[in-house]
Amino acid sequence: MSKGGAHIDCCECLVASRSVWAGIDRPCFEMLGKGLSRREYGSGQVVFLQGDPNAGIYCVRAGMIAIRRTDANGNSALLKLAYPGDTLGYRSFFEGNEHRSSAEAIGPAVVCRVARRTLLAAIAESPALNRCFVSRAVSDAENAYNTLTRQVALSNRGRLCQVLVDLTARHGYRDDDGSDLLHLPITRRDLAAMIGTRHETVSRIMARLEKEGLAAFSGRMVRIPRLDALVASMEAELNG
Amino acid sequence: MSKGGAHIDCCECLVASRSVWAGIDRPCFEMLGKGLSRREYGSGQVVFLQGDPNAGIYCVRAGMIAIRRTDANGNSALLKLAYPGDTLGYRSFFEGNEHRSSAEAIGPAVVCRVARRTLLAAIAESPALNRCFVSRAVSDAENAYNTLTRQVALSNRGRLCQVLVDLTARHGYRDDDGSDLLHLPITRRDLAAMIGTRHETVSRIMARLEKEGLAAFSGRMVRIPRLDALVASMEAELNG
DNA sequence: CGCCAGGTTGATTTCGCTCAAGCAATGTGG
DNA sequence: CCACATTGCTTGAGCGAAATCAACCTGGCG
Repeated sequence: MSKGGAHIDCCECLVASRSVWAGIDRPCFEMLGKGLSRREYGSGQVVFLQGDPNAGIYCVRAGMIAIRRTDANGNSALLKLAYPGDTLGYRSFFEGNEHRSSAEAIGPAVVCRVARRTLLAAIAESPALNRCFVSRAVSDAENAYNTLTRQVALSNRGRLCQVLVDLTARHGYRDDDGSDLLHLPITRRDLAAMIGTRHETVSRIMARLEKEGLAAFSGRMVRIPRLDALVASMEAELNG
Repeated sequence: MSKGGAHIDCCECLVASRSVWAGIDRPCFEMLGKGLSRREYGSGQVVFLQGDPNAGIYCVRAGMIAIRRTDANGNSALLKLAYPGDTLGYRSFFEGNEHRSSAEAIGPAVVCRVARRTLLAAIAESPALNRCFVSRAVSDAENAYNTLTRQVALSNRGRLCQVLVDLTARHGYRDDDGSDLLHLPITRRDLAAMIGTRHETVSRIMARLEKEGLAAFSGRMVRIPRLDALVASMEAELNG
């Protein structure tokens, strides 16, 4: 748990190249480095909580972070999973209010934080940085609308298929026989929270998919014999 | 249907003050004015179609614009309603790809368009403009996530209540007896498309709300005796 | 006048939520 | 090392919500 001391250099951070910071210049990086602190998180540890005041923005360096939103009652939805290079907390930073969602490490993770003041100063000086945030915010909004659309258009079954396909894109690997293998990075409860249903329903849908031969589940391991078949079955839902 | 000729001045446009353009300086406005065209639309006319290449961004001057997304099959979801001052098409502008949704006038409307080249030039010169787009994109993403959360947490009934409350905030007015009156700006089919259900279900939910005394429907007119009761009934859903 | 889009209503079935029980793996305190 | 709690997962029964299919009404409009 090493609080960032004198010098952490974003230039040398591999993930920076695919983060919101990609494309900004060296002096700007120097500046950011001064307000930077880095922390390691254990599984389940909280990076920030919904309702906390914004203390800057966070950049995932390693591991996985779950972004959750909890409503008045305590029902929580898993809005998205953040991976190395992703930036967190920038929305409440720009809107100047408290965090609207919580961030929690799934497994060990490393996250850097750029202090609020530092970032404000850096933005004032670097138009490029501003442009970075525009595209970041735009693609985030795009993402949210995509999720929203499929939430509206698909049944629970279809949504689970979609999530499986997405997870395969990131976590899957090819088996010798040509099927895709996937180690689920999250519990079934969280899968349920992603598609807005109960974990029991997820279980049942999995059983159904298995019966249909579209996927086989064994603990956290998933075998998808033909990914295209899974996609097709999902799209079939749209066409009646 | 007057194509914008020599000079349309954004400075004199009342809606500009509450649009994404608020806070930019005069020279920048001048610049934008050169690439500006204005058009009037009749009810149902299309501003741009999903799949069209991006030709710039649009600013609603008068009327209402529906933003729809249509999936492979033709099922369309109504993502949001845009009002004067709202900016459209900026996402595909910044991501450099085709429009991901369609914009269609609901009733007569006037929309200005800033040509792609002009905007690119203006952005290069004005950091302030960049900042405007950051906050625009951020609040748009925020909005999408809010909608998403309530889509997950609420039943169809709850979602319809929420939409009614939202519409009342914008279109409602107080009756002498203290109840809120609302003229629905959209068809029941579109209401259904907003909450992700069928128009029959909307009809039935309305009947139910009427029976419960929470709202009275007569054609497009809605009378809500006690708005707080409607809100309460919606929130009750979250708590069990 | 007939057509059509928008709306309502009914009958039937499918889906998914709720409550509940049970199982396996893991951890924990005595 | 065992008894016990906890967590993650599965499965069943019952029920309510909503999708689907379909009939029918209404007002506007050619």
